[in-house]
Amino acid sequence: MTSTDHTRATGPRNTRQRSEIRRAVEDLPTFASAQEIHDRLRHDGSGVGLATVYRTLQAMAAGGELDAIRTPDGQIAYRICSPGHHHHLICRRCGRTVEVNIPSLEQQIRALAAEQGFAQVDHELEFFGTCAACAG
Amino acid sequence: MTSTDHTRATGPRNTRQRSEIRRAVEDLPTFASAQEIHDRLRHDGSGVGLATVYRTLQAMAAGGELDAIRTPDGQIAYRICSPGHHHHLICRRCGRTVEVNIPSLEQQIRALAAEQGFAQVDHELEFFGTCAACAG
DNA sequence: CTTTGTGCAAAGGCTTTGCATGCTT
DNA sequence: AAGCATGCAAAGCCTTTGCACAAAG
Repeated sequence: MTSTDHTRATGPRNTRQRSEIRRAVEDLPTFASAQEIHDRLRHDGSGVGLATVYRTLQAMAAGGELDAIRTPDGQIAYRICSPGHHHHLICRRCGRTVEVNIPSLEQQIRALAAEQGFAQVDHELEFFGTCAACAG
Repeated sequence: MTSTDHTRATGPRNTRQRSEIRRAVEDLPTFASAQEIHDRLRHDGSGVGLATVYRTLQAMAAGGELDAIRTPDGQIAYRICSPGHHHHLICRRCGRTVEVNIPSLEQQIRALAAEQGFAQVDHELEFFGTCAACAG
């Protein structure tokens, strides 16, 4: 090669849409679906397209910037979370979310996997309930 | 009321389709989606309709006759399981399934719910991995 | 200038539903 | 005879994809 080096990993480009989506996600009070996030953006005057929201959220989740969960009715919901592995306790009514760590579970899973001869065991565990405020 | 008593709960009717679906489900080697079960039935000569399969599986799951899980890609899969609460360790490749009990988890969930003031906390936990046979 | 991101609309996949007909009870 | 179950096709929903255009590096 002669002059320019095109081999470096550059990461995603900084577009207006990406910034807007990131900000929207940072402002999220609870887990929200791509469509809900899109609605918020539109409501706030952004002209970002739905497909872009889907693509960007997907990319951010893949990059670990975002947590993605599957709600009981099958939608994917996103939210910014603390780093590291954890689970969520989510209020079905208001969406209030508590992050939960269950170290003993992780241990048991490793034991279980070994015992059964399974490898690359993924687990996804979320809790859905009704919080005190909403039950009251 | 004068003569006939129509207040008794009678349960679902005994139709040919329902029997066929039940038998198909009993023969399932692994969790299978409504469409897969429908395919099997058609393949075995049954003319049962897809909508009926969906409706029947849904009803059976609601009635506790069947376990329903949501696969990582969002489909619903059904299978006959042992009674009582348990989870599954499922091979992504071949579908081999191991039933798993994690009593300590159930305890922790109760504790967690109490501690956070949440009620009616549901949890759904399934494990997806690669079994020894498929990894080999 | 090259490459990636965006928008729009169309397509896709799974699931549900409306309605007329058939079968159970 | 009365009412739930079935079939078919259409509709629904969420999500992904194709393609032309705009923007970033």
